[in-house]
Order: sequence, then C-alpha cells, then structure tokens
Amino acid sequence: MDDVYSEYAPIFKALSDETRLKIVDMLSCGEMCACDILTEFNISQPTLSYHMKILSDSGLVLSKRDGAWMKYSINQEKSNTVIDFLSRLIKEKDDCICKKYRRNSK
Amino acid sequence: MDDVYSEYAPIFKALSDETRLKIVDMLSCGEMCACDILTEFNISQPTLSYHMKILSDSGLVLSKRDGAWMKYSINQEKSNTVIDFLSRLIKEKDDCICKKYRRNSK
DNA sequence: CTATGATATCGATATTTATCTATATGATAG
DNA sequence: CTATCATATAGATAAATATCGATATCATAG
Repeated sequence: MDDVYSEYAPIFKALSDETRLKIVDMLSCGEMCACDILTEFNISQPTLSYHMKILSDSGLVLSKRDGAWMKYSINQEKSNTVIDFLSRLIKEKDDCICKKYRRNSK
Repeated sequence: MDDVYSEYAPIFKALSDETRLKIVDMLSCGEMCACDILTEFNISQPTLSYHMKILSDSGLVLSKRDGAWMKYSINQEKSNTVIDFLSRLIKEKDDCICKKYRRNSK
C-alpha cells in the first residue's frame, strides 16, 4: 500500500555512498569484473565485495559468474523504475498521498 | 572533478529513509507545516525536526518560517537535477568514466 | 510582559554502516 | 591433485544514523 517507501528506501541507500555511485557510473558502458573495478579504488577486496553485494541486493546491479570472475552490469529496467518513482514522487499526482492532508479530501 | 559522486551521495542518503520518502510525497502537492506532517507519523517532534533538517540540507526541500510555523516545500529544480544525474549515471555517455577502463581509451 | 504553541537543540543510546584482517570457498591451469 | 587467482564470509571495530526525553528558542496572543 504505502510500502513503496520501504521498497525504494533501500535502493536509495544503495546509491547513498560515493564509492557505489562511482561503481554504477563505471558499469554504465557495460559489464566489468570485480577485479577491474577494484583497481580504481583504495579499498580492500572484501570492502568492494560488500559494496557489490549492496548494489546487487538493491537490484540496480546484476551479477553473473564467469569462471573465476564475477561480472557486474547495470540493471537498466530496475534503474528506470527508480527514476520513474522519483519523478512521480516529487510531482503532484491524482492519487497523491498529499491530498489526504488538504481540504475537501477524505 | 569526479566529486559529482560526493555531491549526490548525501542527496540519495536523504532519500534512503522511508519516513523521509513519505514526507517528500506529502509535499508533492504543495507546502505543509511541520506540525501537520507530524500527525501522520508515530515519531516524536524532535525526530521529525531531525528528518526535516536532513531533507533541507540535501536541498531537496525548501523551508521558510511563517510566524510560529515552518513551511516546507519541494525544491523542484534541485529534485530535477537529481533525476537528471541518475538518468545520466546509468547510461553510456561520451565523456563517461567507464571509457577509462576499456581498450583503446586512456 | 507572560503564557502558550511550534520548532530546534542537546545529550544519551541502540542500531546500522563501512572498513579492515584473516580465512574460507570456488575455479582453473599445470 | 595442488598451487594460484578471484571472490565471499566471518569477526572486530570506529563512525554515522535514527531515535528519544528534556530543554531552549522563537513567535504570537492576550
């Protein structure tokens, strides 16, 4: 019902860290393996693995194993739903929650 | 330079909490005062004040004093820059950081 | 002025987050 | 098989976050 908020809050949390934002940007041209992503940051391998898990769990990033490597890529569909959600969130809409708090509603 | 990431990370952090997402939604039809927002949540007045500060600091929400009340509203321009940022982030682009990590680049 | 209502700040605290080192697991090459 | 490379998990920890009750500030009505 109004659990769109609890659905999207963790996705924005995934985007709320500069390292993860940069990773998403790095993936925007196509898939990369963890080892190549790692070279760009001054973080340990477990820390990168932690960030990739958060991005994967959020649905924004897809992962697949390719032999010894993990290949990561952007989930464009999911990402677009986030953009749509945010676009709608900030705009007045017919079925808007905010009508509830204004005159001649209810 | 690549501090777009550190510029936007705190904005997504502001959006990473269900209470704050709902507040933004409530503001989407126009301004509301803190006291009216508060009635919709089971949180204390100081907690709401804390959330409103995070939203205001992020730039997503504007605040102005109106007598004893604080009136909050969405900063549509700022919000649109966030949507644009996210749209660009997930898409391939000419000046993309990800080119750096691929053949015949540098 | 002063009482009241609205909001902000302070101090404390439980929880969550980001990070590390050490270690385990998984895959492949020889 | 076993050594090696890539990744994940476990355990520890410092820092950040969300929350509260108590109190301070600010604005207005009387």
